[in-house]
Amino acid sequence: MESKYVPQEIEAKWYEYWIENHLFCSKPDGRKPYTVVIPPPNVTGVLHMGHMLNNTIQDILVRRARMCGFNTCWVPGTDHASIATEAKVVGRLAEQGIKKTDLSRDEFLKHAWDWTDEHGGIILKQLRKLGASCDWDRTAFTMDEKRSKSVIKVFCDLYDKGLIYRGVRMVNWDPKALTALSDEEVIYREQKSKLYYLRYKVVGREDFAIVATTRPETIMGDTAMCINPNDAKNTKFKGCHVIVPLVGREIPVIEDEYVEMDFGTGCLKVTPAHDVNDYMLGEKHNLQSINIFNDDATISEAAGMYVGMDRFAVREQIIRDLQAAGLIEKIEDYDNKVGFSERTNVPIEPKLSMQWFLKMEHLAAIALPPVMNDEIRFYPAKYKNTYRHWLENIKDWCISRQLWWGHRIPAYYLPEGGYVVAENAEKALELAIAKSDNKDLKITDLRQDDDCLDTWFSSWLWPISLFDGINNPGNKEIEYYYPTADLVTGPDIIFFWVARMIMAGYEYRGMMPFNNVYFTGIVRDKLGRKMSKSLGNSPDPLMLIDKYGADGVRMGMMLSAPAGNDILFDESLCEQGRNFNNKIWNALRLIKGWEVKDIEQPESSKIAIRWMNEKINETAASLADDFSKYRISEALMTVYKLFWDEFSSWYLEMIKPAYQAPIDSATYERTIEFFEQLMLMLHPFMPFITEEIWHELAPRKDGESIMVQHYPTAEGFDKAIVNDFEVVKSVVAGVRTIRLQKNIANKESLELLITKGSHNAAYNSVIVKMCNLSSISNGSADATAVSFLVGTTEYAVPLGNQVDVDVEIKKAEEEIKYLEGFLVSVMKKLGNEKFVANAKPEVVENERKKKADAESKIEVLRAKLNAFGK
RNA sequence: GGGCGUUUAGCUCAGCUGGUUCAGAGCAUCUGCCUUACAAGCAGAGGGUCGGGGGUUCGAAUCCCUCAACGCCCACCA
Repeated sequence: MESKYVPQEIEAKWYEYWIENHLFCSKPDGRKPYTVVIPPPNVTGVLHMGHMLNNTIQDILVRRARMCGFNTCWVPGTDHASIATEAKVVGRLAEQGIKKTDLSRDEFLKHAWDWTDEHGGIILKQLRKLGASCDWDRTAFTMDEKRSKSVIKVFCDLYDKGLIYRGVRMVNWDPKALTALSDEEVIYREQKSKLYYLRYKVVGREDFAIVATTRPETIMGDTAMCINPNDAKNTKFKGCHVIVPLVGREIPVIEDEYVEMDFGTGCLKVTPAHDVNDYMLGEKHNLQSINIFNDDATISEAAGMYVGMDRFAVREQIIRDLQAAGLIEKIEDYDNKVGFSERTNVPIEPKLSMQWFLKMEHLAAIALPPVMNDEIRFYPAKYKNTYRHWLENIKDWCISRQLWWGHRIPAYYLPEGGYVVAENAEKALELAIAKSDNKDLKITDLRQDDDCLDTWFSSWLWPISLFDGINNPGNKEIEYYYPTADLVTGPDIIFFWVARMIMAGYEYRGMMPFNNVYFTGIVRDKLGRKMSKSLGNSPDPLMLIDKYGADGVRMGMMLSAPAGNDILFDESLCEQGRNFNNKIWNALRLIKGWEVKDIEQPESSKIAIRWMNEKINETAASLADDFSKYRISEALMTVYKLFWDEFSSWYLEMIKPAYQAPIDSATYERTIEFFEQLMLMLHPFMPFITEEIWHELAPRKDGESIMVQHYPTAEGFDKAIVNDFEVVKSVVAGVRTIRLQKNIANKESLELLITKGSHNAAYNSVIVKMCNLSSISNGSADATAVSFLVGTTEYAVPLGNQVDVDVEIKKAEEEIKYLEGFLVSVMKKLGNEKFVANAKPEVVENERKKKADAESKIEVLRAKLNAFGK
């Protein structure tokens, strides 16, 4: 207690205490559940500021719910993040000189599991430092046994329902990771590039068709040229054939209204194998498709030239060659959008390939209504639009990935062709035998599909699979904990994850997976830039915790994090958090230093207590309101101000005994109670310091914790007391100012005047105390000063001050004018039948009250004007 | 190209269906204070045509129109 600063050790100490006493654990019981599932971080990831924000918010919600009497269950876990993790493993192997292609699938998986065991769970340990009150016994992994089984079961089920199909489609190909991606995994970015105008010779004519393209290297795959049939300037090419430059292939000119007449020359080269639109044209016009790229985006044999070169090298080379051959008309600068792989950040290549797809129509149809009609609430609600737009324009989900790290697709190919889908090889064999009519088939004859499922195909089951609700739909846990209460996540994964969880929730539980979704903002630096490794502007959260304490950092995060707005993170906010922490600590030191005696309670302390009590009630009500609207940073600010301004600066100063004097026991006890209340209010935000203080304030039994005490609530509060006290504060401030400015030595007269001037004499003991007027000396009154300090003429008049009649009249007239205008609108509202019929009764009542108030005020003012002779 | 959102003090943001809690908060700044809980503190102070313009109204930060800047999401213009 000697130290002026909060000891660092308490954080680790209390976390251990909570774990030892199983305070985070949850089992179904008679209480209402409050469930939160963590957005599972990548198993091999490290904590960054985004996690920090996200998990702080979850912890605040969970801790508050726990204190409100819910049986809270916050389930932690990690995600196998197939593509990201596989990329890391491939990278590490490469450092050791091992190529993935040199390994068997099993060998590779062993490396991946080694990596997972090595790095997995680091991030979970980091969450503990933050204070996250997760039920660690429930820690799950998207690729552990139960979760894997769930994924496979769901795949089979959807396949049986006819929602999963296999087919050759144009997909987004990542040439670095060598896998297909879903549309959502492609990020389009504006690129400075060139538009090349190439000359295609018209067969049998001394004429050229000019075709504009940004990708000249794809000409080897051209199988047609396309014009718009309504394009007058290009009618001359109708029915012609043209020759692909350099390549020399003769291709037909086809017509389709898809072609924009105004773009380039209105002539479009058609490369069905390497462009989504061209692919559709190719389908429509029955064009040949030439795949000129290998999987790693080098030129394939089929291209016939530049074989083995990289796609970008070819572009440069082919331009030179075309120029040399005089086949380039011109080159223009051009901005276009290029799709990049979300994970490997290389430009994606549209590629025709055999993949597995999930039909989305039905799933979208069941997932849209609950969000639109607010059964599931989004905070902020603006994301409802985004959500709807996506669902209404949804395309089938490409769920297969050409990776090894993930859930292997449970499709088994028969030796003689065809395949079956089953949860395991034995079942597959049964199906295969039935299908092929070949009783001699053995498991070894079946070949399982090599591909894995998209990571999100496991994440979308998370709220269900965590409670084993797929494998075991009727189990006690899922029945109790599902649906979960709140989901806290970033808007960037609204499609990847949120929407799909809603689909799975309704498909597999017939119920929403969560009641509320809180979208956090993106954490940026104070200049508004995204935090990134390359910019080096992302602080290491653990270093921040070491520097400011977890409580300090949590507060720093929350101080500026309204839902949905990006947060501009500034380290100084953590400093503010630490300072607050320290402030609390010092308040404790003050109280701990007092000697308590059975002496009479001063009048000022009685008043202070009465006021503080109401102030706490007021805050409790306001907190409940803030939390109900998920305005968490505001809730924190409210408690912050209550503690710092009201409790420390006013209340403690009012009851503080003189130096080395004892405090009366009545006041002391109430003060401890108040302090406790404040700690309870603050606990969700700053769990460690509040636990420490709570234990210091009173003797506690072993195993007791602030974590499970009741969160302060209030039926209501006495507004009059709170408001009156604001007057007292302004009087005190006024006296201080006047004493400072006018150097008034005459304390007795001031005190006297305050006594008369204050509208409630009961407060005078407080004012006297707060103004240091206890020692009285002689002198004369200063009425001007007092009228100023009391602030209004209402108080000044009884003091015998001269009133400026003209000013009063003008004021009254202005106020009457205002009130009359006001009355017009109130009457209008009350005259509106619809309003009276539809508005809440208390709103209407309020309007009536406003009307009555205004009317009586006008009356008073008129009387006043009369008195002034107007 | 479509959609959504933002614009209020130096910074980050509150401000619900138009009004007496309407121009606010926190931080930062400035001025005094090392006063016996806290200088990581205390007591004060200054600071805004509520993005521009128009409109509706007795009354607009709040509603409508328009312009501008910024941000985000979606979309197949090579």
